[in-house]
Amino acid sequence: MPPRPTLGELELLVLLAVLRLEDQAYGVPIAQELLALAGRDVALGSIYAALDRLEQKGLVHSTLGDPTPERGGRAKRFFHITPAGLQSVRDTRAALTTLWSGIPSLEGEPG
Amino acid sequence: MPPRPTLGELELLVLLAVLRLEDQAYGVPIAQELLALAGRDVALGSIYAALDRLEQKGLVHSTLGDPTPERGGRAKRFFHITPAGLQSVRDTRAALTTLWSGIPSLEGEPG
DNA sequence: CATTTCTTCAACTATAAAGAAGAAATAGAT
DNA sequence: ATCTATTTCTTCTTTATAGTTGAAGAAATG
Repeated sequence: MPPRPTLGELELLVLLAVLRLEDQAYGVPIAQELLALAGRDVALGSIYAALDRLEQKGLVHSTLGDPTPERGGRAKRFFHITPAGLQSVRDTRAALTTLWSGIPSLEGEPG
Repeated sequence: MPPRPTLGELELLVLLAVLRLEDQAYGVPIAQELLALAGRDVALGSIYAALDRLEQKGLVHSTLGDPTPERGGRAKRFFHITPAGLQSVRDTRAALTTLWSGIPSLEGEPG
């Protein structure tokens, strides 16, 4: 069976973190971003699994960086979003925004 | 394994449709709402499965209505959101809104 | 060779999807 | 009246994807 055409819940979060981090998007900072901005504590294994799925779908692309001169500074796998990935985020955001617009019980909230 | 603490992708859509439909939230209209507003064509079986999960998590509550005097008018199962469900939608929306705010590549788009 | 940082692997459960089957009502025929 | 077909809505069955964690693996420095 083919992958699903829509973004999974975690896939969307990870894609947004990759977008935010620009040229510093790899495993650890992505996890930190989700924890800091969305309060979401996700194991690194889950992040990498989502990234692998996204790459197979052509929504992100990864390149291997150079090792950095610090203890444990092994090469990082950097991710960046593809045009299809950006479109996917836009479509998802548009659908959600439409769906949660004009709902009285959602108005006037903090955040 | 316990259910996941966060809303799945379809679960969020269904929860929003239930909110929108107010006192007319049952299987068929929910599917129509997702198709009309989000362009998302989901089989009824999938909708009911999501509703069952949401009810087990205490995010919606269902009541059996009266049969209506029309052909095929058997009793409907109406759903409405619980306080916990509303909070769940708010939290999810807040997290996503935070995450996709201030991203240059997402600005200036239609929708 | 111990330690640090980062990535991959393995096992398992939840979520999602679609189609088929089931239940409950009315309409129309006999 | 009751039998049968049709309509509407719900539940069941099956299969695959998505999400989760902990542990192991790889690559660097001290």
